[in-house]
Amino acid sequence: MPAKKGGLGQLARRTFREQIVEALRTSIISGVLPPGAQIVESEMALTFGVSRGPLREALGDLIKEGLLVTVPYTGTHVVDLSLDEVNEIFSLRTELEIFAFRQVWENRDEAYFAELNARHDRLLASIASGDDESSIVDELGLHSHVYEACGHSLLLSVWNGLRGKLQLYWAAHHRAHGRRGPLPEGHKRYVELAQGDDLDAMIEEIRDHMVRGFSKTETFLRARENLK
Amino acid sequence: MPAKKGGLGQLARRTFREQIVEALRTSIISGVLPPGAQIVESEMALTFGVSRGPLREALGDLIKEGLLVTVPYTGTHVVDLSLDEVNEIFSLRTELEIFAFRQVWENRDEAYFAELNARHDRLLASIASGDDESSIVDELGLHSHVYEACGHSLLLSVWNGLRGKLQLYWAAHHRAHGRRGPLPEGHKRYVELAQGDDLDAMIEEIRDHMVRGFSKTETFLRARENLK
DNA sequence: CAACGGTCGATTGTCAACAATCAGCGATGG
DNA sequence: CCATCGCTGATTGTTGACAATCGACCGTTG
Repeated sequence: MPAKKGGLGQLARRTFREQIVEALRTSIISGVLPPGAQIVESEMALTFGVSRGPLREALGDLIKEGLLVTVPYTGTHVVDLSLDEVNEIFSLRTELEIFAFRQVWENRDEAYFAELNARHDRLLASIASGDDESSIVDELGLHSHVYEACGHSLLLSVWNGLRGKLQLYWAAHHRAHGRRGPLPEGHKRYVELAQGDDLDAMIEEIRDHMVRGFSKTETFLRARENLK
Repeated sequence: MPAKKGGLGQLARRTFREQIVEALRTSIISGVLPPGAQIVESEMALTFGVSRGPLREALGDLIKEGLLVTVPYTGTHVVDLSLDEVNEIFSLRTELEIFAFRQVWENRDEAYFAELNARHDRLLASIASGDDESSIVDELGLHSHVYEACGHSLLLSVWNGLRGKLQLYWAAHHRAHGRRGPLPEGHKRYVELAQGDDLDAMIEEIRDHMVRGFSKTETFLRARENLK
């Protein structure tokens, strides 16, 4: 009678599919599966110790999420984002984040400020520790805050869709060129303004922030293309 | 334009999954499967004459698309949108459509104007014919134009994600209260401004258009809730 | 020697059977 | 009376085998 239910501890009783999605997403973002790598269902099923059914569904999720692409009867590969696609992500993201701030602006409270600063501190700690990968995660986590706080669940889900691709691109990017995580002062003004009273200044900062982020990315990529 | 009929014979060589997705989406939107209806995999597989495997994957697509919801080991149902969710769709859509017009504004050409008017004419024809369902499709098709024309593929894919839910909601809505499709003059100003030179006026019209659309929807829904 | 056509291996698409899980209901015992 | 346990039917989760399709290789042929 080991029927231990509802334990407060972790019950890893999720469905295989979810576990596979999570594991695969981690593998893709961490670079174990680099952009362009082919995913063979039978092999992958073997490595995870499951059948092709659940694995296939997990792949389907990641395809919908935009981390994988597939051609019928031919093969499935990790996406290889082009500069144009990253540009689209940044430009759309700019609009979404401005919209999110507009939604939340009048409803900011103590809890909001506290969480914002907590996430910023976490980002600074990751940067200080030199862990490039968690710096990326924490940077995205900081930006996620406004989406979570604005109470617009649809907006949040769209952002989460972009977030994965962005993380993938940055991670692959940082691996390609030496470690170059976010700068410690990169979000100073962003966080300050997010707690201030000037919404227009905040909006301006978002646009600047995105333009800076994209041009930094662009510079790196152009350099790489010139090299090869 | 959507390549409807290829020059050569239509090769219906698509995979079952795609055909099922399309058929199911049609059934959901047309109301054959009303909001809240349960989808049983085994029954549905029998209906389509396929195995549960492909059907399951099709359901997965529609779940990702937001037309179905599922709870593990329990059941899958057609989504039943709340007023809040529709409000979110309208508010997000407003921002996206404004962004799309900003992107396309300086690149509009003769082909753009021609297609815009063609879609408007199609909408007017559907309304005149009294076919409520194709009026909805054509109204959404008119709005789709700017997303397709602006050259932002990511924005287009986000819009397509919203489009399905919107169509579902409107169709269910129009069935619940007598036929009340879009009005013939509803897009007159929209189409005129989209061909003019005043971007600010266009943006203002989009905001107005969405507010009108949502408040009309809201009025209907409140009325229904008061009745029951 | 270049274009054609068929064969072959690899990979995904599809199937039917089996196992795990859940919601509801009734028996049971306090 | 009612809270709990275990049973039962329904539904989804998972599996391994089989079929369809694609791309590349290679021999043939003009």
